[in-house]
Amino acid sequence: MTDSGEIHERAGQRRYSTCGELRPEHIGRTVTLKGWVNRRRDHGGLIFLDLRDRYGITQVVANPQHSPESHRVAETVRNEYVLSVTGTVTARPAGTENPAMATGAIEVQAEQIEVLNPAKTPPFYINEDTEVDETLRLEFRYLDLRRERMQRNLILRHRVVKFIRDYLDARDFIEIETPHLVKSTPEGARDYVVPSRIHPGHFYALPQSPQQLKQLLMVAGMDRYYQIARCFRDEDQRADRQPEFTQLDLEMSFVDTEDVMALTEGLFTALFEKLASKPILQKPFPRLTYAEAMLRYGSDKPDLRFGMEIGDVTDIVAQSAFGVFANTVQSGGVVRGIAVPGQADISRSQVDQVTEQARTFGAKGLVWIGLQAGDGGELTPRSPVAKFLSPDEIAGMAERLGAGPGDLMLLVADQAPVAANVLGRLRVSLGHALGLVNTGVHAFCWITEMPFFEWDEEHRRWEAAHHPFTSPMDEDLDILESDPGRARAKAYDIVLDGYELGSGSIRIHRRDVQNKIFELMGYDDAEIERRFGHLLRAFEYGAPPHGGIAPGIDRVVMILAGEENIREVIAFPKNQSAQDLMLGAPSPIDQAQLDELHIALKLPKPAGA
RNA sequence: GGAGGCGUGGUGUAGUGGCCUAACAUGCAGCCCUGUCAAGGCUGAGAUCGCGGGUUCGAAUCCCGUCGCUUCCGCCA
Repeated sequence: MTDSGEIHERAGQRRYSTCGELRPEHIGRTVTLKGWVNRRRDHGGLIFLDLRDRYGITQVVANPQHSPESHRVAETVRNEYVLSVTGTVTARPAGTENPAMATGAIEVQAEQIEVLNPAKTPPFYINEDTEVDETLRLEFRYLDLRRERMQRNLILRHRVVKFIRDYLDARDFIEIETPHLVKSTPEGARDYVVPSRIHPGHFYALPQSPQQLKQLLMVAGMDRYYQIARCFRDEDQRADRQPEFTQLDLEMSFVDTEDVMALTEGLFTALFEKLASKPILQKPFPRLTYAEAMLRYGSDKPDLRFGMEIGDVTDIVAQSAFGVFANTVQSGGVVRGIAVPGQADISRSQVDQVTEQARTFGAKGLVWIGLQAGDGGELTPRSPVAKFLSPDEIAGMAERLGAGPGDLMLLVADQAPVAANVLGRLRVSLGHALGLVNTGVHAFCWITEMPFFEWDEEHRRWEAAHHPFTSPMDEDLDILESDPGRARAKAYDIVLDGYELGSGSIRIHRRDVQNKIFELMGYDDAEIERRFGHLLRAFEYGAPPHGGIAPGIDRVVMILAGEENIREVIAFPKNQSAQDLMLGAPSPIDQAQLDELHIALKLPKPAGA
């Protein structure tokens, strides 16, 4: 911005310099800087002021001999005062340059300092990157956002979104806004609802995603649509989940899975090569079927930045003298395990900890076997159950899991989904605890052939695993009814560093097929018409085959920023109780407002009443 | 709904039954200081240890309850 020596000029604004742009080529110029006092160093005579804005920090010198008036003002200013400083850009005296600062070769000799606004002492440090209680940060978010870390994150977020827009624009996508006041769809997440004043007793819902609307845009012939879409879900929070969040929602006509995946992969590859500080581990992105991911990683969002893959040893121990293994296999279960490198000599208390962890993940127990190198090079097992296992069984398991001398084997015997889940979580937990995760790279992967249905134990029925508009795989059409648990969908998830970035699918575009799916899910005709009539009707008027995906923008930016919490990349996030601590939302509304909306409150009794 | 962690001057921490009349750093206020950049020096103010109850001769510390924040599980078509 300053390569030409020209000072940045903003349209419609009086000319002044930012605190990040002055360089030696500007020496001799008279400039005006506007910004916040980052620090003041008062030497009695000289006073140094570090003036800060979004662009950087510039040192201002108030010299009583040069300008007694500005020195007098500089004595009164404090941190976070807003100043307008006019002065001359000068070279710093030899030996006092600061190479750590972008503007460290120069300084501005103040000729006039105007206090545009004084400031109270802030409740936490703005000029230091120290941990501060998040409640306080959120309450004073406008001060928190002044801090360098948050400025960096929000600027990064802007660049990500800008990149995405440019990338998709260059590929014939158009951005279309869809409404925020839409119709409630009770399946899936809970809706945030908005009462209608004009229609007493009727409510809008805020969209959980623009899913149906973007499909209707395909019917409308928009061909390629995207939106940086705000989505709302009234569910409990996590470090990577907020009640309102932003998705890159996109949809394409006349495509199959490969087209959507290629577009998405191209976008993320280009985006990360432009904006990430770490390389992508594998290009093209590895693909795993859902079944394979569950088997090898015990998760549908595997972190491929480290190994420690799960191995299945069911066949090896099916006839074992160790009853837990043999009985589990007998009753249709599996025995699977992971090898933990270098942990053969794990302490008893550590084993107890890991076992307890496994229990919280749903395991009945955890078998551990430390493999110590014997004198003759053979493996000596160290385990409370070693006496029940034959040397062949132990050697076989070690080979299957890739465990060698010095390693620890952890084994779970249970039904396959439980064993996968427990080991998948142990893998992640231990991988991080033992520093096995290569945090110097980003690892993308695709999960394909997702299951079509999921059994909903609570409602005793089959639910769409992705959403009910997803197309089944052609080869599984005939088992949809006979064996719904085995049917697969034309759905794919994109996964990054162990986070699910987004899900996509090829949609159903024919009314008869969509109807069939709703019927399989247990809806009768009246209910189908009431809930989805608009979509089904649209399908009768020439709906093209179409599909898309919706990666989470917040998660992408979070990972790019190296943050572990989504709140760090959202300007005004909610806390875990879904409150905005700065605005004080949600809040009660007056009786007059309630009356106008025809709403009577039925509040829970206060505790203890 | 459930489980864990945390809660001590403005901020970040230490203190885990008596040495606490609560420490350290930073910030804040005042004074000194003309080349600092986390400036430096001196002085000072600032905490009913989240709240309530209990155990004890004695509680920041132990117990019970409660509130707040947070992480995870459930939940998130």
